Amino acid sequence: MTDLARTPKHIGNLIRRTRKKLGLSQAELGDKAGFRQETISLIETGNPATRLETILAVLAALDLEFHVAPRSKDDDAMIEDIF
Amino acid sequence: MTDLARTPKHIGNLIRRTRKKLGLSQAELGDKAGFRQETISLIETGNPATRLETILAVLAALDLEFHVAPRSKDDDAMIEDIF
DNA sequence: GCTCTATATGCGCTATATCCTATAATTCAA
DNA sequence: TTGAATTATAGGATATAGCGCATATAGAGC
Repeated sequence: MTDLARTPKHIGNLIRRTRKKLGLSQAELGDKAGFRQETISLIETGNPATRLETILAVLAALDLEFHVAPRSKDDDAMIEDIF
Repeated sequence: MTDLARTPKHIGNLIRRTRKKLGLSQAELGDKAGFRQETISLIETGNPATRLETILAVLAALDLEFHVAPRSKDDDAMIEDIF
C-alpha cells in the first residue's frame, strides 16, 4: 500500500493521518524524530520549505519511507482524492 | 518500477541517474525545474537541507514522483545496493 | 597536450528553517 | 461547560537555501 505524494500538503496530510493512526501527539512524534512539536505542526500544515532531512526523519519515525516512481496517468486520476 | 529513497544521497543519486538517462545537463534540468545549475549540483551530491518543494519540482521535471510506503524488510536487504 | 562543456565551489544577499521560550487557539474528554 | 491536552503562532538567535555572479575543477573529445 503506497500513497502518492506530489506536494508538501500531500506529505503533511499523510504524516498527520499516520501519526493519529499510531495514537501519537505532535510532541511525541517530534521526540521520536528529533524535532520539536512546532516543527511537526509546520510539516503537517504543508510548509513547502521544510528541510529534506527533516521530512525523512519524520517519515522514519512513523516507519515510513519514500519511493520514487515515474509519474503515471493513474496517479493523475487519483490526485484529486487525496484530501 | 520504484526506487527506495531513504536519504538525501539516495535521492541525489536517483536524480543524477535519471537526468543522465534523459541526456540533460544540470543547467538544462535546472531550467526545466525552475532552479539554477548550482542548486541541482547540491541536490545530486546529497545536500540534506534542500527545501522539500525544490526536490518535488526537480522530480516533476524528470517526470518522477514520491510515493510513501511502510518501511519493509525487503528494503533493508536492498539498501546497501543503492550506490 | 588542448579546448569546450559540465560540474563544483565561493561571496554577498534575502528569506526562512529550526531552536528555544512562551502563549494563544483549538480540540476533546469529564 | 469547563479544564486539560493538543496544536498553532510569535519573537529572537543561528544556520543555511537559493539567487546572482564569478570562477575553479573536472571530463570528454580532438
